[in-house]
Amino acid sequence: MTPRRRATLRDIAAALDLSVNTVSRALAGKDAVSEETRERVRREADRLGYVPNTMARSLVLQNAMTIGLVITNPSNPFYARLISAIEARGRVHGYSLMLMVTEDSVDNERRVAEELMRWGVDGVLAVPVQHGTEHWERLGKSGTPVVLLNRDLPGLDADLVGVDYRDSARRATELLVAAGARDLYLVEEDLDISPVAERVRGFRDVLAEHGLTVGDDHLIKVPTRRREASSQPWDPIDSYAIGRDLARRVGPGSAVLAGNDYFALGLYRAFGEHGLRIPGDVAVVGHGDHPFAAYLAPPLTTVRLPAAQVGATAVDRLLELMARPGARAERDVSGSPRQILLPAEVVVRASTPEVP
Amino acid sequence: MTPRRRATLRDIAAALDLSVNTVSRALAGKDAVSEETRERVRREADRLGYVPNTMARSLVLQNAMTIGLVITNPSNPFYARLISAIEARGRVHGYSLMLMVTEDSVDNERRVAEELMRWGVDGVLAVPVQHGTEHWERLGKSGTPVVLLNRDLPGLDADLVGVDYRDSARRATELLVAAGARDLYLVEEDLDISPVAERVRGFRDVLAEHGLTVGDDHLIKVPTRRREASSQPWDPIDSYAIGRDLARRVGPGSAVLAGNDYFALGLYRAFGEHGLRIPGDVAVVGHGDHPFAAYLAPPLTTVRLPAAQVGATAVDRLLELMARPGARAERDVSGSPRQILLPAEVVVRASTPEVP
DNA sequence: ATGAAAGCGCTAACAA
DNA sequence: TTGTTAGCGCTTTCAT
Repeated sequence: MTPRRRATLRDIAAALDLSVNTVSRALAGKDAVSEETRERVRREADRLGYVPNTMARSLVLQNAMTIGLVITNPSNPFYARLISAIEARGRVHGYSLMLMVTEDSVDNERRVAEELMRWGVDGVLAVPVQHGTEHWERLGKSGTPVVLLNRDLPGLDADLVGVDYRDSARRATELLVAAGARDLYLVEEDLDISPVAERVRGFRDVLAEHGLTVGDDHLIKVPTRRREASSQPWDPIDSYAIGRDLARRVGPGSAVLAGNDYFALGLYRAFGEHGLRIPGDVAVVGHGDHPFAAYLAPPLTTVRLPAAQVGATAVDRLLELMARPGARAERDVSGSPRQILLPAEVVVRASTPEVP
Repeated sequence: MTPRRRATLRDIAAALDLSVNTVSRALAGKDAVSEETRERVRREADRLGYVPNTMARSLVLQNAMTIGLVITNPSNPFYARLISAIEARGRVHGYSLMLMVTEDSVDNERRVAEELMRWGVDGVLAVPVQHGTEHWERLGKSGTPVVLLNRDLPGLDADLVGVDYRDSARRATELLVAAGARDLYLVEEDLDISPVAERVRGFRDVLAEHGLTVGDDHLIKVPTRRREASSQPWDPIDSYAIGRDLARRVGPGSAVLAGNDYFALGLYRAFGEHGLRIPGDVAVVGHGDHPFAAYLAPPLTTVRLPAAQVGATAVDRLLELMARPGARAERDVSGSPRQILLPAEVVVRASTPEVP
């Protein structure tokens, strides 16, 4: 009942009339201890409910056994899955997770980077807010490896583990073109962040290959609305307005590639209200393969993101950097940091016409 | 470039020919330091890029400035929002978050509880897996307050901050009855977890009041499928099969209350395929108000959960317990732990008939 | 096989 | 105002 003080090595040592040192070694499984002593120590530790103090241990060992995870918004389903994957992989290697949420604010990001330095985490995995690299640079210089997640941060010399969005957009666009689309649109949020920029490239690549190049009015930016903290990452309403405009422009042969499934959903509604048929009048492809995608009417063709693999790979890469500080030097001939982009898969459902 | 050792108080002291202690006080803003010295210390700290070592500080202060957050699955959108809210509120008070994911496994939960003890976190917020209370009891006994999130854990003497699901189910059911429903169904996942049990109670309360009591065949349990880690929490497919069965049983006057919006979505499809009209042939109410809910056809009537408030309240309650270990004693007359259940709001949309 | 001593980086008495 | 000493709980030399 009385929340008494945690038992320490000293308590065990005192009870057994041993030195703290011996107890430490006994519990740590080192050899220089007689089996008999070890047993006694174990039993006493048990009796006292001894739990090792990780902080004390970390202090002397100079390793925190902790990974800092910096996420812009856990309500983004892709990031939620990333969190799970990273936590799981981290734990396998004995690492705990210090989670920081930035809500896409650079100020927050600076604060959390500082906080992670104070904790002396062994490494950092971060979905970076765009703009502002100095805080990550400080971390890197202080010997804490940083691996970027999902988004690249131009100007920062750090590795990246993410999704090959250029390829995913390319494949989605190819699917659309193969299915007969000739008038293609891309609906995205912030054109500045790297995944979006990559998708734009992939989209354009394919159009160019087919001589379908489109004007900038076909690259539609969904206005970023400022939302309360802990809110949903996107809301279909953001793209709904876009969809209403688009509805007047499209017709058979039109297709739109949306940066995420929520956007696609907003388009669905706008198109539906305008009497347009999907995919007859306009084809739609999403991004993310959220659980609802397969259940829309019609079921949404979308891009499935390899969240689990990205998370696991990022942890592995981080552990590599932590183990061999020199590893950062093994960069490509270009001298740029290492980028590991995992392939995404297009899941063909009924919002795109069948490919002849 | 060379990841040199972090600067410490000692480095500053040496450079300035002061004692470590003085430097500490200068930086901590204590009074017993001349303004001039303080300035010099500040400057040198800056020059050296000094960052305080939180672990060392925590070790002597005997507080970790850390809250342990134990979540079953971050991909559950409600939990994702909880994470954001908790992180934000925690940071306001200077606390960092150690995040642990259990994937609803008791084994994992035991491991993470142990891990949190080792870290000596100041308090724990946990969505408990059902069954198994000893690890939480150990934490509590060792002086670390535990506050349960969302789910109650019978048999454990701990506070709970969650949602008043009994009330939300009651209000949703009342809406249905007022709209003319006479044949009501409840579709839920695991009837053992407390939120579900509460919803069952609320559902039954209202039916009883209206003399509409239904048999157990109206309480439908969606089979829990085992899924890979970092997967989605639910999948509409789980309820789709249920929906196909239900489709044969329902007709005008029928209504189903689903434990979450994904279930509702699965029902939508099954009903649609069977030629049933929502809400004409069967009304549907969901739970969670996920971003897609408003965009379904028809837009889904559902229950909006107060995630941000639950998170903030939980942190506040935890801080209270941390500050005054005696606070746990202030329980209701019943002698049971304190339960703070926040009200949820029914968002009426078009999947329920208009109330006359 | 065990113990003594030192130290990780910091703060908190207590002296000077 | 500043310095000295001690100690948080642990691990790691180095003796014994």
